[in-house]
Amino acid sequence: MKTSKEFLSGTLTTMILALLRDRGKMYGYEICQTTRKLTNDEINLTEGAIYPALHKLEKKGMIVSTKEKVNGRVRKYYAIPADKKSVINEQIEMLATFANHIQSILKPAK
Amino acid sequence: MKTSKEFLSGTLTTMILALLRDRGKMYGYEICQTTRKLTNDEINLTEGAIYPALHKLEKKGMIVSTKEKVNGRVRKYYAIPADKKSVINEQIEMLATFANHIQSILKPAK
DNA sequence: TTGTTATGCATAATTAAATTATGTATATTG
DNA sequence: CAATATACATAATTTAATTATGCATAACAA
Repeated sequence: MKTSKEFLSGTLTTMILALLRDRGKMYGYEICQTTRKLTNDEINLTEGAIYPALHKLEKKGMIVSTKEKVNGRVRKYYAIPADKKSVINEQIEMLATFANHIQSILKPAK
Repeated sequence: MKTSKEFLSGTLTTMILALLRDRGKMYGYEICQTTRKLTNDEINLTEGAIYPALHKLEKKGMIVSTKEKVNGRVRKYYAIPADKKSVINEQIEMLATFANHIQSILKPAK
């Protein structure tokens, strides 16, 4: 049985960036939980997907991290640096367009 | 620079099935061209992607092929067998839902 | 007539990206 | 005191796409 997980590939990093854009700063675990809530548990980001994705984005300079100790546990917050905002907005716009294209292909032909 | 190609992964086979559902039968090259037209050249399926995907779908029994000679060239038409239609409809519906989720995540938070 | 573009299929090698399976560690709840 | 939730991380495997070819015919242009 196909799960929505299988459609995730490629869109993951852009969705992370979209969440960070809207919410300012977030940590990995929070991104997973938020995505789950926003999609009624249909998109379930796993740790094996989210953390490597975050590390890769940071290496590319698209996000920056700061560590904070909250309730005895360390959280690693990520945020979008000012100089990347416009590039990231373009990228998000592209994924939105892509999602539109998917929708139009999936709709029964007129 | 990110291209829409990078968002394709995972959605490819379902989009192929959606096109076949609407148009009855299609051949590989035609699927590429049609997708290009439907998306204003933004989604450009390559042969390296489409043919392995079609072969895999056929091996799984999701589509069946018939060869026809048209204008001196052989075309391999693919179609959805009757007993797979409902499964495929479900799968298409799931991708549509997924695309909706993407859209809602990409939209700036309320 | 001959080179280029379009049509049409196919596959091998490489790269990219996710899944699955772990591992560590602390806090909370039963 | 055990189980669950929080929070990060990575290694091994699998999956799937990209890139690069290859073959072959038709149509068109120079």
